[in-house]
Amino acid sequence: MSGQARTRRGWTQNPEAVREDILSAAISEFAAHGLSGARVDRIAARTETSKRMIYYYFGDKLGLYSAALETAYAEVRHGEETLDLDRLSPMAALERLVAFTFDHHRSNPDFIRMVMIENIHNAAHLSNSEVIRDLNTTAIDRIAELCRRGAEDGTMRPDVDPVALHWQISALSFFNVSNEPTFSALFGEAFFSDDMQIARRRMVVEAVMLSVGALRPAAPGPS
Amino acid sequence: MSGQARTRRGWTQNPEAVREDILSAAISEFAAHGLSGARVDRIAARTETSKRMIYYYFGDKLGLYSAALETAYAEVRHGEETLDLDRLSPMAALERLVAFTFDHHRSNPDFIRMVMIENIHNAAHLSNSEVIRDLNTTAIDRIAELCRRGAEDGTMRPDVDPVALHWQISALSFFNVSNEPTFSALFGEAFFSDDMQIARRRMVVEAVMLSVGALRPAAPGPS
DNA sequence: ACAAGAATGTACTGGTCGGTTAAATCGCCG
DNA sequence: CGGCGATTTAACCGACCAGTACATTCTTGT
Repeated sequence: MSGQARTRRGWTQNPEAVREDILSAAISEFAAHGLSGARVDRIAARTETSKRMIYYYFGDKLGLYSAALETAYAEVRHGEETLDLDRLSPMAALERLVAFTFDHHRSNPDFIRMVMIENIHNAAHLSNSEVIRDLNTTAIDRIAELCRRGAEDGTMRPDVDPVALHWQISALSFFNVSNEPTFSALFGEAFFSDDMQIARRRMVVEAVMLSVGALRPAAPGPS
Repeated sequence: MSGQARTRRGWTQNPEAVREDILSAAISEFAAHGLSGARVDRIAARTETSKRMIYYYFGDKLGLYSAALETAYAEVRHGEETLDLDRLSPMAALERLVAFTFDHHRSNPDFIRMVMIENIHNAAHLSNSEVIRDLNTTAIDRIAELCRRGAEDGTMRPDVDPVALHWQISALSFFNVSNEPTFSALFGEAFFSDDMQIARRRMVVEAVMLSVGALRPAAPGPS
């Protein structure tokens, strides 16, 4: 009867796997073509299953898009969890965080593109997902703790805003991937070679470190 | 014969004006909905004229899109020409350039969105336009000159790469607009209030100034 | 083993939307 | 003023594509 492995199930009819299969195909397709540019038939074609299943599990195109967006966020944010910064000194931790973020963004272009697309749509779908909001809150908490420690031991300015810091790190890391096509069309592809990326990562790390530093050269502004 | 005003022509049948009318409507529509999300009928509706005219002047949707992209670039880059930096000291000029770019991006959201969309499409249409390439080359020239002067009088590091500097300025100014929707959905809209924008502009200016500065605190990196 | 429901395949449809056809109108030149 | 090319209008078409109807197969509880 139950003879063989009932560990889960071995062969046909595995809903979870089907869902994941669809989501992964959906992320590729949406990332490549945008919300309205994406074709449900094309997503189905990339799948082991059929178009019918997409509607069965996700209702409609928008439902699929929302689920794909959530999945993309979850994957990327979970990838950040490996990093543990508490063991490092504040500045070393910051350096590590920035370099990691820079690389992590670069190795997840589909996520970047999903976020770009969501921005085109004014974050209408993101707003409905408290899952995603939670994911990001913890990201901020991590930085806030880092700032606290840095202020405490005097290596960072005490007035650094964690959200602003996160913003700055994101901006530089995100733009590097999001605007590569236009930028390299205008200024040459060499700018995105591996060597150049290493140089730019150093530049980005340095820029962030300098802007939180307690010790600075004279203030630049007038007045 | 030529009796009245032949200044141009006063009433019906003014091809240039029609073209411009269409382009302006197209930029709004494409910026709002993306290339495939944009509806030609909707563009026509925003126009004084009809859909047929769009095809008459621009051939097809893609031709219209390309023209709209070029126009958006031209408008924004021409807006930058007012700025003359040669009269200022290098660092003052840089400060002015960064602050201006930050504001200018913010006041041209449609342009930003067009570029986002073009990036989604891997800059496929931008690549065909040497008009746009020219516009951007002069932008780089301006910065290169600035770097040269800065290196000469010792206020800037001599090894600053003009393209990299342009990249950094663009990244911070661009992201501020492009990712406002998702960022404010995740971290609160207050982050984009006018007050906060002023604070962030200061932060951006400062970050850029620091990273080109000849005088620095101890280098952050290891090794 | 069998009913009941969950999961899946096939074939189709109705609306949407980029693009077109054919004819009218305008302005200019002789 | 008459004809010719540039411009404009209105109605239309055909492909594409999100979503569905319906039949079928698998899984599980009893």
